[in-house]
Amino acid sequence: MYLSTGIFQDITEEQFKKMMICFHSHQKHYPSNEIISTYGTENSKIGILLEGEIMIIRTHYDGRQTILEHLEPGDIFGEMLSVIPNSISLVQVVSVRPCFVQYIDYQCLIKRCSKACPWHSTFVHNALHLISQKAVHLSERLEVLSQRTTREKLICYFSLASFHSHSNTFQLPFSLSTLADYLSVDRSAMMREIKKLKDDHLISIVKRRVTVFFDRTTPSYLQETHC
Amino acid sequence: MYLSTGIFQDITEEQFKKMMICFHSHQKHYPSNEIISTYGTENSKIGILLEGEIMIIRTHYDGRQTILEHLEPGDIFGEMLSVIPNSISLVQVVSVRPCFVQYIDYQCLIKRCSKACPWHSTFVHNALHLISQKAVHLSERLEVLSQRTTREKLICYFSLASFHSHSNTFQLPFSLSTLADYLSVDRSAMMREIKKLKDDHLISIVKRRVTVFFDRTTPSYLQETHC
DNA sequence: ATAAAAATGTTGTATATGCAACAGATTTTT
DNA sequence: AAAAATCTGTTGCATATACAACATTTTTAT
Repeated sequence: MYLSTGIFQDITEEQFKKMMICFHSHQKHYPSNEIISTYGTENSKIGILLEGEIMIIRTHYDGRQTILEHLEPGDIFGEMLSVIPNSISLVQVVSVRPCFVQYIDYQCLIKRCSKACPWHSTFVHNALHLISQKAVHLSERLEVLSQRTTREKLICYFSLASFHSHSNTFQLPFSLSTLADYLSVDRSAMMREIKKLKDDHLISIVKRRVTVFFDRTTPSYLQETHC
Repeated sequence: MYLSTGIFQDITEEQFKKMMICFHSHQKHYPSNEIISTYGTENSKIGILLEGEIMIIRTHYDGRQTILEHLEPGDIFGEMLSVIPNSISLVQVVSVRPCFVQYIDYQCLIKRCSKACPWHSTFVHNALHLISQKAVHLSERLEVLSQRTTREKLICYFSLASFHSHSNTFQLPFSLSTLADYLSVDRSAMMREIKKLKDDHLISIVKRRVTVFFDRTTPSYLQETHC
């Protein structure tokens, strides 16, 4: 099985393997729920997620956690090209399920090696694109968080999710508890607002399947509650 | 006057000029408060801010605005390497003061030209770095917005600002009204919290000069109000 | 110098939100 | 299959917050 997305876009398995040898790269396996790395502890390595699922999590001083990124195979991570400032708080790369990670040196990525493999450009381009994508995700999260009320945050989030799935129904990528974290609101308060949205017939939630009944393009969704 | 920061890092004026000719690049001037471009209206161009100040602003359906980015000379912008999703909402690039912008084609940046100028790699590397930086800023904003209360948002923002200025005193980059927008909170509510923080002797604000009286590294700043 | 616009500072009020605490459902682990 | 852990759904309550409305100061434009 070989990936053709993310960092592997337009690069064949053959080319990738050659590059990895050229980069003196190595692979590593992690079981589920393992701390793969902690940012801040020196790391000029870039990880390429080949298989599994990774979350990048910030733990606040009070124990609260925020999901910063959600990685799938083909995604890259690493402090150097990280979208995370070397701030005070604890940032950890954690495996959500068993993972295979390929490591390369940051210098190998940005510097052109003497052999000047033609795929190197594609590789850099892909990396650029991935970082851009990451930033886009961050920006979307920002759009959600910049909503004032929980109701607006929910609607904004559901709108975006619906927009991405090209449908008015979609699967939540995580539990409602985690959604509350994602929206940075209190879970119980969020549940209350979800109930109101249901009562207003704006959404329906069955298990993790969400259906929205407002137009996701026109912003007419700022309707009042029925009271 | 020539810049040596941002996209110009490790590239001499001579090299930059040659590259710009090679790229068939052109320059443009904008007066203050001009809409330089609107995202969504096709744009494969990358802008390099040579002189002036630019803000990238999202206008919400209800007229509320959010500052997405704050650009200084040496920064780059453009939808292609933008950190902004091609979402529903209106995103505009606006000049805050008179600006000179150098335009290049995105394809020129990512594709290696036939002449294979050695500075091209540096240029790409710089672009990568700048996007990373942008993402870092977004992520910091995210850290601020993920705080639950206005008080925490303010403290988080001031901590970061203090952290960056390597001092417990720093200049606000914008007005308090704009700060409220940045924090995505109501201005009057923010003013109330600022007053409380002043009463608690945690901060002092004179004009745009902010001084913080809590340690910006240890998170002991979550102190109670005096009541 | 004057007018206009923007920013600051304040207050009252209805409501949304965080917090705590709980029971039941669901999932995961043993 | 039983036990443990997590998730869901709900409620009461104190308080933080959005919203509106206003006076005053400061900045910008003319």
